[in-house]
Amino acid sequence: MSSDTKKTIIIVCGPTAVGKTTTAIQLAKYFTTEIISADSRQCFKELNIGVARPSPEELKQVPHHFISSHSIYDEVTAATFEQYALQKATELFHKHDVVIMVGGTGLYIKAFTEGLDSIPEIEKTIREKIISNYESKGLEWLQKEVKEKDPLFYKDGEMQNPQRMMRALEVVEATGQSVLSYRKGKKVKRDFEIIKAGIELPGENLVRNINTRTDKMMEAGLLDEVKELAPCKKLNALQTVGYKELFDYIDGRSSLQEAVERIKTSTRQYAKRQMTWFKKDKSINWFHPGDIQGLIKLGHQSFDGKK
RNA sequence: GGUGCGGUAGCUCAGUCGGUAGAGCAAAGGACUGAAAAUCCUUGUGUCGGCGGUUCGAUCCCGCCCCACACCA
Repeated sequence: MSSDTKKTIIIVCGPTAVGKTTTAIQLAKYFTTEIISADSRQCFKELNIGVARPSPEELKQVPHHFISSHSIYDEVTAATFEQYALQKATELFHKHDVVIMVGGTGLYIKAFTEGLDSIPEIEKTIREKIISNYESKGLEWLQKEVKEKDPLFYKDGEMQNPQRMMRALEVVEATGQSVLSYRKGKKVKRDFEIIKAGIELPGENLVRNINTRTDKMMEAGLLDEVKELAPCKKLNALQTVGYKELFDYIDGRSSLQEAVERIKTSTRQYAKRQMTWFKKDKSINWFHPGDIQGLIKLGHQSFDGKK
């Protein structure tokens, strides 16, 4: 550690619609610092209402990073985020002792705090070929392919999960080695202090927030936003709650009312998946959304203690 | 009022040629290192509308009743 003041990042995480945004802004204002978002969808400038981005007023109060910073046509992955956030954090630590990170994308937070094992970059054409083969030949083809080319993965891997299998395939095809051989799982030690604060809410309250937020998004014109994006609906960035359901409506696969209901349940299911991810992380300290004092105290504990 | 079609898991429905029942969705739990708001795994006892009858045995057959829908009056 080169500096005599230990730098600290406070990570505010938790399920969607708990109130992370507001909480993080209050924290950032208290520490007069800036925010790095850890959200895999708010980084896309073309996505707006449906991703519950902080409002323009909120963005004015505290500088945000990884918000509207990329395009849906860019390839953004956990590795992109790791690199981006690490660089941004280093930069911000020149000006601030504390930096805030907020977001609900568990994998991105993990990539930032622990690092990803380095795996060679794979040519886009390889992946494209695999995807198109999978789309025309189906799961059985994929399973057969993986069994032949990556027996290691076949043995322990998830042989019902097309995304993981396609990843395995592209890695063996490009490098001749199993993905598993690259996944060392070793955690990188960052040269700054990391504090994690989870925000949680009783189930019923979260559901209520999700429902009212969805209704507000519809009132704010989500449908028009989605209509404009319809030509891009195949992009990964648009495999997103609030968008895919409305594409179904636009394409005549459901009524508007059904689509809105679907958005609400998809959001609930997403929140649940987030909670399973975060609950497993024992280094997270849990707070209720209004408990700014608790968060400030937590921030000071580590921050002052390391001076 | 008459006729027809239904009433089975929270919802939509399948099924049992009579031996007390199963899918999808939802829900719950879980996994997850380059698509992660994605992807995947596990979990299905419910007066089979009510009351009687036939039967060794009925959710399934018969009768009556209640409810919903459609058509005819």
